[in-house]
Amino acid sequence: MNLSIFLKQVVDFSSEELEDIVSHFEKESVHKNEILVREGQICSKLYFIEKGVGRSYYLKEDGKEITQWFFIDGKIMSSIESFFQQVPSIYYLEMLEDSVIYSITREKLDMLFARYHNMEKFGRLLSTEMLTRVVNKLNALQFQTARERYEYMLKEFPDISTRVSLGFIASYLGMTQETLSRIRRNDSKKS
Amino acid sequence: MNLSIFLKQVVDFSSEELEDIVSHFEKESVHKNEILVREGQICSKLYFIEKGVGRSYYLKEDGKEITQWFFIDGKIMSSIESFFQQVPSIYYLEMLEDSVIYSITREKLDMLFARYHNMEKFGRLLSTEMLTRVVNKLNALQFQTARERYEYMLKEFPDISTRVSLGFIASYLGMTQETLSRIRRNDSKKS
DNA sequence: TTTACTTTTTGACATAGGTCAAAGGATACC
DNA sequence: GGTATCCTTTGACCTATGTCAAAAAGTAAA
Repeated sequence: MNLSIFLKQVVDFSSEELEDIVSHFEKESVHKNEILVREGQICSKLYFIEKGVGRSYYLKEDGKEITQWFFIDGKIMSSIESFFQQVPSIYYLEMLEDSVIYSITREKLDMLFARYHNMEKFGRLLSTEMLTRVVNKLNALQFQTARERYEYMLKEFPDISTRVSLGFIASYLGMTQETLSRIRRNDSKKS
Repeated sequence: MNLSIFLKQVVDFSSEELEDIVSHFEKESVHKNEILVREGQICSKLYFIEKGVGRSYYLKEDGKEITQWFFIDGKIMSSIESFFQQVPSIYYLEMLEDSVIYSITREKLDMLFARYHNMEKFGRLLSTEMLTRVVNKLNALQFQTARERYEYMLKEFPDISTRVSLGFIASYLGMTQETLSRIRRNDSKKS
C-alpha cells in the first residue's frame, strides 16, 4: 500500500497537507535480514512499510531471540518507546523480506505534528489503534493455552505463517518452536 | 492528584484552554465494588481518577474473572477499545476503593480534540504512554516465569499489592492465586 | 464475643509445555 | 549437483505451574 493512501485512510488530509507531509518521508529499499535498529540505540525514525515484513525482537540473557511484534505492509513500524520517549531501544528492528519502506525522523514528525492539527490527530488515532492491537495480544497471552494463542495469531496476522519462519512465530506467541510444530501437526491431522 | 495539574503535566495548556477543558468533565463519587461499565455495553466515558483504584476485567467461559489492568489515582481509566472505537466492551470496569473520579463523554472529548490542537496532542501523548506501559506488561507475560512477572508488577504498580486482593493481582499476572501466594511465601522466607 | 463470610495459605497430585538431542527436509551456494 | 547451512519435526524426559480440596487467618456484622 502507498503512503498517501495510508495517510488519507486514517485522517481526511487536504491535498496540500498530504503533499507536504509525504515530502518529509524518505524512500528506502532494504534487504531481507537487514537490521534497522539495534538494542541500545535510540530509534530515530518511524517507518511506513510499503512492501515487505519486519519484526521487533529482543535478546534474553541466554541469547535467545524473542519476537515482540510483526510489522506488515501497509502499517507503521518502529521501536515505539524508543522513538517517542527518545530512550535507548530494548528491541532490534529487522526486516524479514526485501522491503520498500518510507522513513521519517522524529524532528520532522514533531514539526508536522505542530504544523497540522490533522497530523496530531493522525498520531493519536495511530497510537490508539496500535494500543488496541497490543491489548489483544496481551489477552491472548495472559490466560490462554498455546493452541488458543496460535489461533489468535492467525487472526491478527493471517498470512504471516507463510512468510516468516516458525521459530519467530513461536517466540512471538510465548512458546517454543517444538510446541508450535506439535500444534500444527495436530491441526493437519484433524483436517 | 487534581485534574488540571494532571492535564498541565502532560501538555502546556493555556489557562483558558485548561478552564474550558476541565469544565466539560463531571465529578463523581463512587463506592468500592461499584461497576462503571459492564461487558457488552459501549463505554461512553473516559475517567480520570482523582482518588481511588479501579480495574478492568473480563469473564472467562468458566466464569473466572481475569483482571486486565489496574487504574490508580492520577491516571486515566476506560475500556479503551470500546470508548475509542465505540464497540461493545469486552471488559467490566470496577472500582476497588471508594473513589473520586472525573468523567467526560466521547462527544465532548471529540469536540475538545477538534477545538484545541493541544488537546489532540494530549490525546496522542496519553495513548503512546499507555501503549508503552501495555508493551511492558506484554514483555513480562511473554517469556517470564511467574516470579519475574510478579517483580514486573511491583515496579509498574508499587503499592497495588497493599490495596487490592491477591486474587486480582494473580489473574492480572496470568497465574493462579495459589501460585502467587507461594511466591510471596518464598520471598518472606528469604528476607 | 459469636457468627458468617471472604481471603489467603497449604498440601497432594496432575499436566501442559519446556528442554535436550537427534533426525529429516529444505534452501542456498560454489 | 554436491556440500554446507538452516529450519522443522520427532521422541524421551522433566519441571513449573495448574487443579482440587481443606484448613487457617482475617474482616465485618449483629
